[in-house]
Amino acid sequence: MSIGEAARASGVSEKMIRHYEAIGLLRPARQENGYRSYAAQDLAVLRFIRHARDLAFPLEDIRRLLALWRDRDRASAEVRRLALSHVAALEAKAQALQAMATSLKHLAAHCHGDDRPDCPILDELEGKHP
Amino acid sequence: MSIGEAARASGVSEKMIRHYEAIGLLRPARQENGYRSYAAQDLAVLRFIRHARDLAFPLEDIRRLLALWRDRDRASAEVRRLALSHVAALEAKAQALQAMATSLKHLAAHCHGDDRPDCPILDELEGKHP
DNA sequence: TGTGGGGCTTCCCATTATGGGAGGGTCAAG
DNA sequence: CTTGACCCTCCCATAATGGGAAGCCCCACA
Repeated sequence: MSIGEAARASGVSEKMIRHYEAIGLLRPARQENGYRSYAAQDLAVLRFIRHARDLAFPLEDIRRLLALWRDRDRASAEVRRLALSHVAALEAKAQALQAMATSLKHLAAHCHGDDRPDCPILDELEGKHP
Repeated sequence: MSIGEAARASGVSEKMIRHYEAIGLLRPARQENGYRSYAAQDLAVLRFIRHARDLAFPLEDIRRLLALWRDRDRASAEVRRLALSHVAALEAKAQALQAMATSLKHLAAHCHGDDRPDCPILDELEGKHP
């Protein structure tokens, strides 16, 4: 299976497939002409990566997850620990973003939003009312 | 005021102050010896930038906000529009992250997290139950 | 048999915001 | 005159992704 087919079958772009190979997540065989050749197992890895990326796991985490996945004797505790630590990171970031959104929404609520120039948003950014 | 003092006074690192200058957010005067010299207005700009960055405004937005800030005749509506569009982006990202966290938490809840190797988290990433 | 085109290869560059570090100049205090 | 604290510029790195160029491979079609 060529890289183009693998891309369509896995939902991972060709660019990214090559990149994942470059950083060692994947080692597809090569044909005589130098073209990459993807077997079923390679495709499974690509799908695994895509699902993990859909959950925003960083590639370094994915590298560890792949190692655990390949190791049939791993303790599920280790996977769980990795996942929960990622959950904590996701929630921390989500809450930080939501907090900023809420702050800014409050500021915008006090802004006339008309032709007049006075604007509490700019005032706040300026630090007028610290 | 030197860049070091400006950094301490504004809470923006020297590296970033130079960077903001490089991308044209700031034009500090220079002393005879080539050192940057920050006036009160420059400091105000740095503080403005920092506050905007604390709300995760991208630098391109900050460029526009600074222009609006400098323009005493701007319509507050424009500021408000920019702010609300940023709020939307923040909330979208926050919700996306939170959704991922929730999904992953559910998966982790079904994982024993002990010495046994079977793990619903890896099963899901693998796409065992699509 | 030649050519067109689609797919593949590698390599370089850009993105966003931030920082590390090298190599070297400036200046005041000791 | 040296030392040390600043400052300067320039290069590199991060994380993940994509754009694009230059060139090879191969098949189909005229």
